[in-house]
Amino acid sequence: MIGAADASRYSPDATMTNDAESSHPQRQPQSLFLPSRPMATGSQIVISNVRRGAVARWSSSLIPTTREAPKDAEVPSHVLLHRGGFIRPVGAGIYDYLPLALRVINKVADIVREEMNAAGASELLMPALEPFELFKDTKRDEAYGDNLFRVKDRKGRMNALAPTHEEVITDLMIGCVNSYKQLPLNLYQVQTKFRDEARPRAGLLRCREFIMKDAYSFHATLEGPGGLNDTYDAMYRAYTNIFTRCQLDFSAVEAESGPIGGSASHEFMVNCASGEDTILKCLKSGYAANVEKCDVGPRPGPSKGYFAGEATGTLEEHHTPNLPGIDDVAKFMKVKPENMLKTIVFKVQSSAEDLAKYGEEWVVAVVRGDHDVNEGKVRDVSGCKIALADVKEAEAKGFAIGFVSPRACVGQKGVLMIVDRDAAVGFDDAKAKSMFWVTGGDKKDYHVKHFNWQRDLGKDPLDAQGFATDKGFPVGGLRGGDKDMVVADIRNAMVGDPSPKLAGEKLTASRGIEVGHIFKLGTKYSEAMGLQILDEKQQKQTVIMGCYGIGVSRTMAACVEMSHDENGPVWPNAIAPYHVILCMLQPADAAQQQLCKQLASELSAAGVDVLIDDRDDRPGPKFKDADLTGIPIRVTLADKALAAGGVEFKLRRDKTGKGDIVAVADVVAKCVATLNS
RNA sequence: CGGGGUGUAGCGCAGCUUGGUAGCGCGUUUCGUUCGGGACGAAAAGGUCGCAGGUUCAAAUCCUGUCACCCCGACCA
Repeated sequence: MIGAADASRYSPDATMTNDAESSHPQRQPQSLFLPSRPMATGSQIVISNVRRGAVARWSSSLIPTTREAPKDAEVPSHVLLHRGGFIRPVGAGIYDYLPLALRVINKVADIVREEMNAAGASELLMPALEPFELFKDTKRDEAYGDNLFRVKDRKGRMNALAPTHEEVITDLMIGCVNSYKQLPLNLYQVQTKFRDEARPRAGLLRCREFIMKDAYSFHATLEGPGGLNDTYDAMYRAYTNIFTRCQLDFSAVEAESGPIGGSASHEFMVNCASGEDTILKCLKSGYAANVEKCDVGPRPGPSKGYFAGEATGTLEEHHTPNLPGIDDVAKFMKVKPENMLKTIVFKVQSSAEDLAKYGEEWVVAVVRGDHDVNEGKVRDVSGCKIALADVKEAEAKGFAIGFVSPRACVGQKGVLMIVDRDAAVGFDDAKAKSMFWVTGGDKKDYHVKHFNWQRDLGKDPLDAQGFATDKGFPVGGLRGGDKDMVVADIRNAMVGDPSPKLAGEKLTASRGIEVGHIFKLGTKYSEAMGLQILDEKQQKQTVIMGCYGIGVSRTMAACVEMSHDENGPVWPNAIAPYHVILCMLQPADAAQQQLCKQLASELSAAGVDVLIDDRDDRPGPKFKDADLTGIPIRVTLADKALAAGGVEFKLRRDKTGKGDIVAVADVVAKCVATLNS
């Protein structure tokens, strides 16, 4: 997608103007062949609005390709970006962006800017360094914890290296905006962010310092023109445009809003098998969500009712030492994980007030061994803020962490047990026979076999009436409720579950890398920090906010994960560092130099970015290096073909070693046509 | 934060068990021969062996401490 219509901020005269170069003995003398510096004609400044491509020479750039990558580089994007001379490590999770990488990043950022501007947002730039007090109001110093970089200045004051800018921009707005007439506003920046990740890994995919576009919107209303929903939808469209224009294969999925708070959120994920996040999709309805958020469609309950089923044998205790995981225990006990019950203990995070009123409270979640508990769903069903219980605390309460069974909850005060629908059964409908469970033995290093809900729980499980099959079930045994046990959907969705959007459809799974995330923040920050405006009735009103992020440097890495082969990245045209690499096999040959200049000039005039490989090296290494740059088109100038008036034209994505011989007169048109197709 | 591992030339590694002049491959420089998918020959430059203590006549090697980096997990806009 290039061409004259594609206005660009690259200054066309940024290359080939190094006067000192001609005196450098190692370099080819060269002339300026881009007469494009804005020139004064009379009193008028003429500025071209046609995009000219950049032209650069390998010999005067820094593109340090290597045959081998550092041994700690494991994922493809890390290995290939290093080998291709895009990045170099500086420290753990900190990288230099070398010229090629910066060109990719700038191309992504330019697309981001164009689409953000088109969607009505304005760019600004906030500092990376913030006084620590700003984080105190919103308590995010605690929420971020050790992930927040702290910097002490010479006066002993604490500062933060910003992981994100909600506080700074909200503070800014407090000083600038006080009327509904000034809203809505949507402000963004492209800036370096800092997070002291516990474990930086995978090269650019999880760094401690990275480049991000973050946008924040401010509204007087939720609905209607200028409301948050309006801007949120505009951002959704802008993001779709951005990643489409970057020519990435991506999915927009529903997501949990996470610790940043807020009510609705979508993630934009680059699809690739090596991604860290799992996405569940209903292919027919188009519904997609991340595992944490994904809903499960309606399912029939067990045919004989919850918990119903005959015991299959006497309760046997087995000694199971040194088996850390469910799978290990299952193997040892000779059962499948789906025949095991996993019992997870959460502690209710009570306010001091609630603690005085209700005492310590716990929520125990029971799911099948092959399922994962979804903390968000447990939170919603219990109606309480919860966190995974501290092992020592839980053990003091009588839970043998690692070996807990549902029986441990019976008769305990302030404990709500939530049993997942798939765990609350005693009869296997598929096999048409009663089933048994393996559960913890409620003491260290013991598990039991043949657990039966009705026989072995120590109480009638059918007390768990009024099954909480939906979110928002009133609090059970906690806070004065009359149930201490409920059945509900509390596990992560998984492959094969019914689609929540379309009856009869099943969910499929795929992997992705998160590159964008949009949130409806609501009033979390404006309320905490006191951002208010006067509305048309002269009433004070708390401003409604949204925020919208794109990992720019991560997008570059994700693109390589999505599109590469063993020889290097394969960039899409839209964000390739250059579009064409002109590979001179006899760089000392005067005729070849002349032709190279001519082609570069013509390509540049057509808006094509050109890298000239003018190094005096053998063909083999030059071709390997060309592949490592991932530049979409390689045009090779070599004596034999040239004698017949031809050059070689080869696409990076084509596997074959050799390209086609094209007449010199046609090659520029062919490049442009290929790039625009 | 828990478990595991690694620090020796720009990169990849050997040497350490059993202390005795610091090596190999790639890359780099020079010369020559090559020249369409990471060439060949000859010569050369380049390391206070992560750092600090200790043991010893002598430490890359043994001991103690420390720092850095990586992997798995926990965590995670």
